[in-house]
Amino acid sequence: MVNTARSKKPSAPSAAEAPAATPERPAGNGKRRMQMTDIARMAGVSASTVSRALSGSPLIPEATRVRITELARSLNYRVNVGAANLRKREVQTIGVVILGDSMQMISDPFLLSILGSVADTLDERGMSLLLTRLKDNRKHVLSDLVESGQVGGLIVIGQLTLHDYLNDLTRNGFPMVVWGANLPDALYPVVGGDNAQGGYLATRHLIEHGCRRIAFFGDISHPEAGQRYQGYARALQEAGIEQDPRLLQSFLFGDTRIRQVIDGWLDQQLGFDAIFASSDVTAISLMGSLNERGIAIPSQVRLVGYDDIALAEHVHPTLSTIRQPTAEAGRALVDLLFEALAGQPRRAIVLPAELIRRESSA
Amino acid sequence: MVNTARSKKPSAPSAAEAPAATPERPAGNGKRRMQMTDIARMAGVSASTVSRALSGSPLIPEATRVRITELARSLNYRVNVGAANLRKREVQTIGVVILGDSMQMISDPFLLSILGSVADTLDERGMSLLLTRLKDNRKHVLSDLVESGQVGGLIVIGQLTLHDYLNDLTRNGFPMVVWGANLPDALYPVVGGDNAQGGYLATRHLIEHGCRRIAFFGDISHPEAGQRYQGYARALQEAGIEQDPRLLQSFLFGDTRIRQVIDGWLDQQLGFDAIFASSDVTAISLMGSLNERGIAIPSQVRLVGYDDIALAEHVHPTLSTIRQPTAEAGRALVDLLFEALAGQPRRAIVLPAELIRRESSA
DNA sequence: CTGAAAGCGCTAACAG
DNA sequence: CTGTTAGCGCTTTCAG
Repeated sequence: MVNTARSKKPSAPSAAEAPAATPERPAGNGKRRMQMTDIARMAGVSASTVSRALSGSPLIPEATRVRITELARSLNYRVNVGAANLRKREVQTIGVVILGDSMQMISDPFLLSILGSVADTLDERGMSLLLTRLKDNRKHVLSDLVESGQVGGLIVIGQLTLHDYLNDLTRNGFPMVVWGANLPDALYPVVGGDNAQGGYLATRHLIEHGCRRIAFFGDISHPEAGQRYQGYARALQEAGIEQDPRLLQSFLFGDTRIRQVIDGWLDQQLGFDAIFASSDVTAISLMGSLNERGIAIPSQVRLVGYDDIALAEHVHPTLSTIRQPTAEAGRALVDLLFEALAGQPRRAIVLPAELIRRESSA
Repeated sequence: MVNTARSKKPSAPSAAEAPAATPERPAGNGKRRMQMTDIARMAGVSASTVSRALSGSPLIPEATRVRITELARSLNYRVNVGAANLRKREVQTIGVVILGDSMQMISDPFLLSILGSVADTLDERGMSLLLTRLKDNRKHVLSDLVESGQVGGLIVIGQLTLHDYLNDLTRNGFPMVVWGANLPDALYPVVGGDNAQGGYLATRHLIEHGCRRIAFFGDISHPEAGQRYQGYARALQEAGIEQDPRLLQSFLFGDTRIRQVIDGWLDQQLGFDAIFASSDVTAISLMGSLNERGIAIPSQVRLVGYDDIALAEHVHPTLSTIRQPTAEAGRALVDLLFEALAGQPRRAIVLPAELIRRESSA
């Protein structure tokens, strides 16, 4: 598709530019890409020596190593990682697969934080990141990426309905780690927040502020939200508050039916004095709907979100939420994947949930 | 680093699982990864035939092609793309580089939309996406990615201070396309929104609603914001409104000095009746600060953002903004990159800006 | 310490 | 239509 032997681009006749200095490439570059034998010839050594020098082999004396390294970088030469990998039978690339929840790629800034954190961690360890979005029914893409040798392992973000499939893959020694809920029967390495604890903290916090009728917004068929709901339920139970099934709302960010819920509140059909939303975007969306109908936060309805996205402290009122440590998340995911690749036994990491108290629940 | 010859993972002794069906991998897989010669032997043909069959060569009769294809997929075999690429001297991977503006990877959902759109487009064309975040001074990473043969070309998101460097690269035939402002002296192919038009539309819209003192929030040292500012200035000029330099504020999303500006408004030190913010996250952040001080939107201050992120229509009041067509953006970026790779002359694509009228400016 | 030689897994001439 | 052969650019024994 994309030819590696770079064709010299005919400069657009429109822009008459002074040819200026060419800092990144030696002048007179023509057809073929520089390769190791070229460096070898110019340095008067064999390709083996160049290879060893560039990879910092202790066999090569300091002086030669420096000389060759300098030469290489002055010519802007880099080892062809594809060829090197083929020979070494390894890959420097990890695949990150984002399960396409539904609409656009990622509607939630929180996922982006995780992605950024994974990207940084992989970068630190000298690995590359191949990003793939997984649509509904194309789950075979997961094994394709590994079987085709494109990546050495996979970081799967979001487990959704794939839980059983992920278990199957793991039984076959598939190199993978998952961000999501730590389900009791999971066989795959998994990293996730302490959703049950997060749900519990948020709900207890609301109860402590005198709330008795606390609505839960989240799709509990999604494992993470389900665990948050369990924490919610436990907090209610501990406080001796009976659950009202009408207070469980599965509508999420962007769902127009949120309006109907708010209308129900106004009609007194559905009384509630607090909302715990399973994501900050949903919470902010709810804030909009409540504001629109003149329902005051926190005086009439208290609100707690989840994730602590950057925007949470910039809306008004500032949004109380459960923080998930995204920087640690990336590190944990990469750590566990490397453990799996090294054949170490499966492990799960549950990251702590922290309640961030802000105005929306004060 | 990551060995391709997958080690059979010792099953964790903790979880005693029924061995269940192994859908993705044939039973008894052991040491070596399946390769083309294996398929060839099992099919009783040569590797060449397998290669041709799997790549859909017209030389191979339908029957054989089907037989080999079936066999391959029943064994869950995939062609090793690294080896194939080495032989074919091409790459199936495009690098996407996100310039790390400052703090976290991407604080802005808008960039994510672009990334998603690029990912989808590349996927449609059978290419992979290698994601890299570029920190401050490590610009050599750009050429490394290409010179090392990891990617066939680069999509650079955000140009920032790299404009001159990007021009230098382009002079040397570097395969690259940029998302950003279409600067007059740019030599690289570039895709971007019509920032001047967007700034103009937003400002004129505010003027039409009777606003005379319109503040601009954005860092005009950033080329895109700079062009939006020019559109803003033109609209003011056309309306015969004199610019007030105090109304140009470079504070962005998350900057605590935004508060000071609002305080200045309250003190009557700084009078303004509208704000045009160069991103929706900044606008939403401003909304929070204004609300906090009891300044009503839109009655006291009208507000228009930029980008039309998903949240914009879910805040209260709903946020007027300038929409940038992100789905087209991804397609345009990939198109232009492929053109550059094919040696076609440099082209720039400017995507239309559309005013979305919502409550914040009504 | 260094070079020659072999070969990673695949594809593309070139002959049949 | 198919097989044989060579070799993509690199690393690594194995001899010196």
